Amino acid sequence: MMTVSDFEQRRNDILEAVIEVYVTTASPVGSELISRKLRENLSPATIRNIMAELEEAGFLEQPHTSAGRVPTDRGYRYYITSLMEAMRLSAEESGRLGEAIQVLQQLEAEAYFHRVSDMLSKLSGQAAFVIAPTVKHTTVRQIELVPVGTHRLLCVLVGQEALVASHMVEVHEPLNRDEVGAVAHFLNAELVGLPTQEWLSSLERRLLAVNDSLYYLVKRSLYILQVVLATEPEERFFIEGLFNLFAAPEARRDPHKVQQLFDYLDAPDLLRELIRQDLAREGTRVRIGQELGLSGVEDWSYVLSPFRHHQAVVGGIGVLGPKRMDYRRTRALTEHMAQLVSLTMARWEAGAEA
Amino acid sequence: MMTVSDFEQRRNDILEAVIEVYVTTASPVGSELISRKLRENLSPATIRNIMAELEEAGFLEQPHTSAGRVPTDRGYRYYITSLMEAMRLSAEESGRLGEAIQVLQQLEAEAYFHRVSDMLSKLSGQAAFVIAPTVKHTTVRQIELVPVGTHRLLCVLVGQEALVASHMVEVHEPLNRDEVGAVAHFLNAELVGLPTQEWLSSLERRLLAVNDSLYYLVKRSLYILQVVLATEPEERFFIEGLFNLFAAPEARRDPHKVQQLFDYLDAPDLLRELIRQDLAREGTRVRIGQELGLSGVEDWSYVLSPFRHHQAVVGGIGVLGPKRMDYRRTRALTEHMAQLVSLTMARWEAGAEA
DNA sequence: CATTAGCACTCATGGTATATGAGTGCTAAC
DNA sequence: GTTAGCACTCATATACCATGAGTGCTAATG
Repeated sequence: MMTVSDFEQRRNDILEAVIEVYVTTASPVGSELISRKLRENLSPATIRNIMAELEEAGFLEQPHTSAGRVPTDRGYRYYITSLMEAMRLSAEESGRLGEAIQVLQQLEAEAYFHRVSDMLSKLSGQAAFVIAPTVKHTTVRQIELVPVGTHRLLCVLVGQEALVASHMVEVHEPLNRDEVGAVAHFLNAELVGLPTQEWLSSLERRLLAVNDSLYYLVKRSLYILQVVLATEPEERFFIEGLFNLFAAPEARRDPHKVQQLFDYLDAPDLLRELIRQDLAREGTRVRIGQELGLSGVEDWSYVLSPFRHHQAVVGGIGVLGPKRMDYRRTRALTEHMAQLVSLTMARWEAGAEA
Repeated sequence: MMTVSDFEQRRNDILEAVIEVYVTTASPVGSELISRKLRENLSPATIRNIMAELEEAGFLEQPHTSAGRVPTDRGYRYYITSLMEAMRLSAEESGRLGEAIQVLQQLEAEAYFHRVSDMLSKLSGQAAFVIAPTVKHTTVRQIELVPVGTHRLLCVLVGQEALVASHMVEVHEPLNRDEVGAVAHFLNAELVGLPTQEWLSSLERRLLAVNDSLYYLVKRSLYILQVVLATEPEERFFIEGLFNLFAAPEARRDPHKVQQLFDYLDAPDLLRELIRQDLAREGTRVRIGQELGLSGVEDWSYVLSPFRHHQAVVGGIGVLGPKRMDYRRTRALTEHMAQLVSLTMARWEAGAEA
């Protein structure tokens, strides 16, 4: 006699087994394989009955009558939210990752995030991305102006953590060395410690006090900052290991699918916007196939973990790959990396030594 | 009666026609197609005779007996060096490119080169790369040190043109603000205008004069520069549009070939080293298939044009794609872009306004 | 004597028919 | 409730053949 929960339990075990096998073989899974894989000594016939139920319930489907079963998006969803238990990385692996990050965090932010996404891409064997904050989200420590030729200035903003932005500004009227020095001094005195969002309004307010003796300085400063802030993006998007996406068997069968994904990645307001929104929610987020809400990329998924600084979410790191991916390992990796990045943020603030 | 040169001429015309057709169709070219394409009213039979000669001579080959002909590496080589006449971009197109560059050259160097290779990649429909100089190859205009936390310094080097390098340096003993200022002042006074290659030896020489009152400064400066110069690469390698390489029919047939190419691109000392060497020679250089000298990438080619500053070659820009590529257009594009980049170098130096 | 029409020949490609077998659902026995 | 047995389905593989694009050779042509 079986209890209801035994019943449930077995359905779950079988769904889990199907998914895990499918993820590695990439071809529909039959009842016999599962029968052998599960140690419960159930005959293929029994498995078939349960698989039929799972299909009824919308967790599995058959490509055609005489084929094995393949998980549906709903199947993956249920697996991920209810079945899949967290995976811990081996002490050995997590040690290696920690050391690698240790080395990387000596770089400045851009190089760091670049290498971090490269690292996650290699670990997961998929494409990996990072959404990172820019100086716009911090208060700036220092502003440097370096004249380059007669009509150009390099403006370097050094923010909190290891964030740096450098932008060229073309000025219509040439500046001599003293003027540049004066502008730089003014900018630092006036703006350091102030959130970048308030910079322009603060300077504009000063500009209204027309008889300010610094009118000229303010005006030039304002122009420079307008250019710099317009050029600097809201956040940086790094993505590495894109060509891993061609390696999946499903991509080989139809390379056009990869192309479509690439098209979405190029546009900043579709996939990236979705990722940005998912960041707002707490915790790791998995988007599977249709859940991306974009037509043409139903065969892809991503796993995304936010990283934090002072509790607040400041960015995210994730893996992008075929829907048929090893979510267990991918989530473990992504979360672990996100945690390491969070640690880096703290370390950067402390300015500590290794 | 035909003269010998008529004879030669016709062979050349046919080789050229075969290559041009093959490049667009990607399938072996038969005699009838050529007969119709050439306006000389030669029958397919005659064409066949000449094609047989061309095969004899090693310029063409047949995949199998009953197929048309395909150019060999030698065929391409002869076509490129002796047959192919230079192509001029249309005034309209070259105008567009000029305007686009105009906009880009307002960026600082890294962003500029990045966008330039992106541009060439889109124009050519292939992958495009840039080898760009770094601050190591210029004299530095200014050196900035910004303390970040207690144990870290951001060191920004602003070189000639729009070259910028910023690197984090971890210092074991904390520096207070005054010390940082002193070091920065010392560095600027001592090193600006001096080629970076001489920096370390110059400082080391000073260090030997032990009773120098600035001993402490020199020592700290030396350490900082050692880290910065070790971190800064000799040159930057940008490559964009890699996924275009999957689009070629030959790549679809065997995606493994693309993988092999990627492997070579990852290693800095094989393909990139070859490109670096090719830069040393004057003028545009084309490497076809086996000429790359690397096994596994016989189906790929690149076209590379150096760009100059004050006559000297300071970098290069190129296109990487399947051996079966439109060399005529690719070379025209690459050379044109190289010229535009050379102009940018001059413009940057002048520091001029748009 | 270069050119070309004619023709037999080759061989990759594509289509059709058939065989195979993995996997299924159902039924009846355990 | 489980499962052995079995008929059934259908994608895939294999064999076979027809097609036709393209060839090289030969002999006729101007």
